[in-house]
Parts: sequence; C-alpha cells; structure tokens
Amino acid sequence: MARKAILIAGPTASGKSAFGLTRARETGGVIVNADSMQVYDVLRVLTARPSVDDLARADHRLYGFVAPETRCSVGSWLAAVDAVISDSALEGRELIFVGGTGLYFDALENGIADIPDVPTEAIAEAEALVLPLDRDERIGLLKARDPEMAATLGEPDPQRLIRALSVLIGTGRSLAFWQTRVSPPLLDGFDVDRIVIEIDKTKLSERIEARFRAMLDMGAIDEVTDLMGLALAPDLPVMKAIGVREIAVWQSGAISKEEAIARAVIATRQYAKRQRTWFRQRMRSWRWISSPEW
RNA sequence: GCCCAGGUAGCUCAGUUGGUAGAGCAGCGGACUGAAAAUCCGCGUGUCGGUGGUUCAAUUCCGCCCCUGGGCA
Repeated sequence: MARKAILIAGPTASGKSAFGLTRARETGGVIVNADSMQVYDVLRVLTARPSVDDLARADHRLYGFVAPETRCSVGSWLAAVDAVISDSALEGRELIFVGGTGLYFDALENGIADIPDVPTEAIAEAEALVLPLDRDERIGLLKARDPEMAATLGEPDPQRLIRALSVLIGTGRSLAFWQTRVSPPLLDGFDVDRIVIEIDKTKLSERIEARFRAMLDMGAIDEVTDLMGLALAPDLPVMKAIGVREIAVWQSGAISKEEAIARAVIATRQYAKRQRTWFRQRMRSWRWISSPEW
C-alpha cells in the first residue's frame, strides 16, 4: 500500500494548523511545515508557529529550522522535505503537510526546475543592471538579453527580472531552458489527499485582527525587538514577515499601537487575499472544506 | 448668537473660469518555478451635505437651512 500524504492548504488564520494537529492525533501522522515564514528560527509567535504544547502533541518537522540570516527558498525547503520523506525514523508514517505557501505545495506536487545555484556576484550584477532602469527600459533589457524569458514574464516585475538575468549571467543559460528540466515530484508514489481550508472573508478578517492582538500579548513585541537587535539586512525574508515592520515602527515611536495594529491587520488581509487567488486558480481540484467553527 | 474655514469615493483630499468628477490609501480581480508573509499587473466603487433660485445646463454661481472644526462673545 502506498504511503499517505495529506496536503492542507488554507489562508493565514484559517485554522489549518489545528486541523492538521487533529488529523495527526487521529492517524499518528507527522506534520510537515509548508509555510515559508515558519521555517525560520525566530518570530515563533509572530509567524504563528505551533506552540510548545502543540509540538508535544504530535511530531512536527521543518518548523524553525532555518537561521534568520539565511535566505530560505522553495528549493531548499524541498530538499528538506526530501530528507523528511526518506527519514527512516518516520518510515511509513503519514505525512501531513500544513501551510499557506502555494508555491511550496506546487513544487511538492509538480517538482521544481533543477537549476544550479547562482553565485551572489551574478545576482549583484543583475541587480545593478535592473534597478536603475524604468519600466520600459527593463522590458527592453530582458528582450535584448533573454527574449525567451521576456516573452514569459511579460510584466516588468523587478524581482523576477533580476532572477532571470542572474540565472543567465551565472549559468550562461536562460532560466527558460532550466525550467524545462523539472525534477520528479517528491510525492510520486504517494497516496495524496489534497485539502483547502475555506473560510468566510468577514470571519477571517475578524480572526486576523484578534490573532494579531493576541500575538502582541504573547511575546511578538519582544521577538521583533530581538530580531532588530540582530541588525540583519532589511531585504532578508524574515525581515518581511508581516508585523515586523509595523511593530518596529511603533516601537520607534513613529506611530501609535493602534496604528501599528491597523497596518499589520491590513497587510495580513492582503496576504490572505493573495493566498485565496492562488488557491482558487491553482487548487481548484482540491477538496474544499469549511473551517470548523471553533 | 456672530465671524471664519470646511462638507466631493470606505478614508484623506484635489478639481470643475457652469457641460454630472480624480489622486493616494483602503477595497476588488488577476499573475506567480530558488525572496513567495515576497514581487508584480489591472479595476473608481460617487444623489459632489440638503433645499430653493438663476441658466439650455448647477457638484460648480446666488439665497436659505443642516452638520463639522476654529475664533469672538
């Protein structure tokens, strides 16, 4: 019989962690994190990572295993998942993937392009090339350097443009070429059950605000203070976790507590909206389950 | 009570020398292959406070009224 994998996706604050935990208690499965922010070893409260209590109630993997100064990525997350899958200590046990990062689920199910690491100098070179340009010049640059990617990208998204150029510079080949070489999906051979947690928008909005206020009471402020103390580069992924900037600005005295809460809640709602778009468009065939009324 | 300044989108405001109005934020929709809680694209959602008057035409000009803020009493 094939080993089981349950994929539980859902917008932030929808209750998917609790759902996964319940499932793990029932089946003895192992919960595997599929959230891009919960991988970091800081901001446990602010990124809504499972509590110590929760961790004691079931096996959890891939939570808080990346140092904050490290830039995690789909690729490194997937490699970590690979290790979990082949961990002999977990042999045969059901894997319960819980998270809100659509891209990670996509990579898990469909595999990801096998692209060599791009040296930091190549990234720096691409940034230096792209950043000074305006919208039209950026499109022109990519068309001249990498017409295939220019056709794929269409929009002058600087982040994707820099990625495409850095791959070209660093590997001598277009990102489009590499993207045709997709590694086999890690879940090949698994018996997969795919679930999206659905929740009413108004209700989610209320939960988001209540949760953020609770985070402030449970140590999120100290977490941000500690993080700021590390003086990390502001463009690192952890520094972009929702709430970091808002709390830091409030603590510096520039805005009030209520203003910080309002901003963080808005940012979280906008994030939930982006998640919904991804789920609606790309997880249409999954099982959609209403968030339990707890 | 009098004087002044305002009342325009969910919010903060622009604007129309009279031809029913537009920015930012919020919101809504979308994209997404190593930063994805990221990054990017698209979309104005409106009795222009109310009511009379002038006018072919009033959100705009005039009168009155209501509301908000400030000042004088």
